Amino acid sequence: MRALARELRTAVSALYNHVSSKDEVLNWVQDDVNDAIDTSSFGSEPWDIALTRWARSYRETFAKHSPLIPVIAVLPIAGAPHTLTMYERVAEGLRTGGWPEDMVVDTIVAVESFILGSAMDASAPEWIFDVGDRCDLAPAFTDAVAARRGSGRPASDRAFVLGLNALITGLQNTLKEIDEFPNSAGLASFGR
Amino acid sequence: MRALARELRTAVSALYNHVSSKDEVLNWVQDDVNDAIDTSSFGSEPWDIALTRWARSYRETFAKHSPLIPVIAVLPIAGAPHTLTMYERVAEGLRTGGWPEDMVVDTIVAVESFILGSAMDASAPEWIFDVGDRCDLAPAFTDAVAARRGSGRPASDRAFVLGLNALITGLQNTLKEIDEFPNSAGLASFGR
DNA sequence: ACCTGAACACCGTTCAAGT
DNA sequence: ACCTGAACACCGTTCAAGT
Repeated sequence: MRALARELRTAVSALYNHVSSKDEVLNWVQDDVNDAIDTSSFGSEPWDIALTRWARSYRETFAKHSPLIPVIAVLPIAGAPHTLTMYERVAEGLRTGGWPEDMVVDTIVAVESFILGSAMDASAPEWIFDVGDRCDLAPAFTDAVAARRGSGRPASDRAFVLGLNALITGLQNTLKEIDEFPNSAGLASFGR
Repeated sequence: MRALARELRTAVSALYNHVSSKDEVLNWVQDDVNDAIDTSSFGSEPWDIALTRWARSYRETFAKHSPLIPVIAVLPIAGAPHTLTMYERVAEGLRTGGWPEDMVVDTIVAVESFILGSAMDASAPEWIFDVGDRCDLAPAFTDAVAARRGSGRPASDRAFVLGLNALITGLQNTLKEIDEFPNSAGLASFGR
């Protein structure tokens, strides 16, 4: 709040004439950041392609604003029009793509959880998995960390692409099973 | 630090004789919390079953300690022996399960990203997706939110199970493709 | 070697006093 | 209606002074 006041050339206390708390400011910021996420593929592309594009744009946007991640993850969406519009496009895209209505939100939340977790990971230092001393405690892991080193792009990008491909493939599979055995749709979404 | 000092019945400044910063304390806490995560299925079960059990235990543990999530997500693991031991068990389980060594860490990171994202989501209020006024901006989404209401267990649990099933199914698929076409392993992990 | 209390440079928020 | 400066109740961390 002090930094914001400085930028606006006012006293900190003056802010509270326009805003009821820092949380309200963050809500506005969240809505502004969410507006930068690309949802243009929904409507023109199949749901799985569009969801992949959305996920990449979403992660990229929040990797640039990592301190916001734990905040927006628990922030109610009421009163954030751009955020609402984003979810509307995704929900409409999934519905049109054949997803049953009672699974649309769960699908969005699942993909979003992966995205936000990946965006946090992207803001971690590259050497986060360096074992240091105590290689003795984790020989197989130490080897695995060494084996993935030096392959061009950042490690977190590789993990994201691997996971996103797997997640989308798995979701395609879930949807196909629902279409083939409509009565066991509940089972597919609930697990054992 | 002040709360910790109170609990230990000392002055806050006395803590700094035993610890160099709050971050070091959090590193210890992280290691202690990670020790509660169940990795016992690795070794006795196939990698996909074990990974599923691990993921459930991991999410449950950190859903109970949500303020730690953004911290541990970027905390280096050096000097955290229990954390190292956990990763060792998972890495060893994936290697034994047939995963190529240079994909083990990426697979762990991908699943972990989903877990931590889901644990954050689990600590959000249940009404996070209530649209409030402005239903006009998101009719399809509003319907989807209504459609998933009132189905027993918490919404975040359903999204987690749906996503975890999809993710593991997708990873099984990725591994199968690698076994069938070993030379395109790079493609499978890198995406297009 | 370890403790203590005071101090420093920060926070978000409130409030009486101004215009 | 909106601003100002002082104040409140917090932070993590440092440091001179003690034992």
